[in-house]
Amino acid sequence: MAASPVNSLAGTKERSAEPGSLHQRILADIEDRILSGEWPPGHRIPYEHELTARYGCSRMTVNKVLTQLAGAGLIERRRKAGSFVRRPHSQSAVLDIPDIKTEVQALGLPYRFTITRRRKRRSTRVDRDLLETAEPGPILELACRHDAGLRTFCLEERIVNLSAVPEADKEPFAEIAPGAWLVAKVPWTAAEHRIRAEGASAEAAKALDIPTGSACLIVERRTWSAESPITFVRLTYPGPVHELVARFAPTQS
Amino acid sequence: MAASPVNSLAGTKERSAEPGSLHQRILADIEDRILSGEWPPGHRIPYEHELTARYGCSRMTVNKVLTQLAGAGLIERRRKAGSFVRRPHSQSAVLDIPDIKTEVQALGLPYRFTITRRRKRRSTRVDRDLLETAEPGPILELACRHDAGLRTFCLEERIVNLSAVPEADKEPFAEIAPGAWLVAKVPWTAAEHRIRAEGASAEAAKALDIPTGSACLIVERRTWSAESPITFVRLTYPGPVHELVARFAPTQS
DNA sequence: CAGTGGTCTAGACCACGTA
DNA sequence: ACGTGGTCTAGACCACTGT
Repeated sequence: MAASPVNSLAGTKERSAEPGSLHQRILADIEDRILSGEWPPGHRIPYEHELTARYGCSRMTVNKVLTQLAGAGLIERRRKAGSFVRRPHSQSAVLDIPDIKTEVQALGLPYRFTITRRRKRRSTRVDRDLLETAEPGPILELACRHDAGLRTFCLEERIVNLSAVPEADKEPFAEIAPGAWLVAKVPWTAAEHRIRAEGASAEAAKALDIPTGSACLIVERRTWSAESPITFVRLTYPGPVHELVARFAPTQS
Repeated sequence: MAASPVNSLAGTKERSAEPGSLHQRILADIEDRILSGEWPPGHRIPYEHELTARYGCSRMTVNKVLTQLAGAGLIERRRKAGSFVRRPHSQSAVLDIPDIKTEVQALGLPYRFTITRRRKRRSTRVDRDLLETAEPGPILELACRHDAGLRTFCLEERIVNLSAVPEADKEPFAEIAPGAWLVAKVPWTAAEHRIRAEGASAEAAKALDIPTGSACLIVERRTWSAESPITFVRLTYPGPVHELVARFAPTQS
């Protein structure tokens, strides 16, 4: 447990020797000790100046590593007290929400989409709730079917805030689906996803060619860019054929 | 577009003035320009030495900022070429998978769990597929019901790799649920989640008191610690009452 | 008050990719 | 070959915090 911090100047290559930068080696070393349980949750990591001595490098370097570990949630840093291994808190993971066209083509199936509804109107209370905005304004309402080969892959219902993206009104969405168009058009966004299971409505069941009430995966996404709401979309995937995958690894970088 | 990089030494407080460290101000400034579309995808960010001049700071400082932006996926860095604003690629978000007890209590309901099945056995082919391991070994099979007040909140089916966690065999799981016990016992883990919708099986329907075939949200989680598989668990949540929430913001730190 | 982490600097050398 | 980012150093000052 208690390591003698000083005289091990040359003992760097104990565990991970080869990989690239000094950072990464130190990071891998400390990460190993945490993951293996050698430094269990609550354990105090050596002070920066001790690590400086242990690895024979400058404080900036170990600081970079510890900062990174703290960012990844592996350790917690407290002034005057030191750095401590964190208890694995709420499981969290990175969810990948791929573009539908990409997803379909990854299955080796031909992709096609069809706009099934398109209306321009002023926003109702419901729209504003969905967009989580108070200000009324023009809205583009879209419905869309995404096909993978002969089967319908998913249904899309969307409203677009035309105050934020007026060009959407002129876009025919003939060659490019609304989702992909928005991603390409609006530079960067924040998003909130909600995922749940729901029985297929009569309308959805007909479109997806499945029995009414059979299980569907619903993904709802709200999107903002620079504080202003951009779009709300509800994707309905039929039954158990579609899976979302999320991964978590302590330090992927 | 093309900024005059030199003579704007004093012009730091153009956008974000107050917040803390120099890092954060520079980061917020650059992030603002990207998010607002002033620097659209593909745009080349000023070179580090230009930013050094623009913000009147050392290269380490701007480097730290750009490294952070690159880690967040906002920019891409190429030697000799420069740093470029990335196109918003596949939407990804951080999914929060809370502890079930916490989740129930957050609803203001009393939490209770019941172990409904417990078997120790050698792993079958199916088990090894679930754990994604080739090696046979002892397995603890558990089933568990989580209640929120008078309603069943979710069902849990789990197998635990006793080769990796032999202590699990002696744990009665009377006071603490298997999931929470493992989280507390195994220091740190990597995990893979799979999420889908499925009609309730007869067994699940009975336990959850819902009609057979009605929509359920299935969350499957595989967990590793230091390369060795720990556990596989399938959680079945009834109907649309349960939602998973994932958020994405460009730089949350 | 003392010691930790948080931040920042003004250099430096190197690797790599574009030209 | 040149210029970029990638990395690292040996200092420094400060803010916070636990004793």
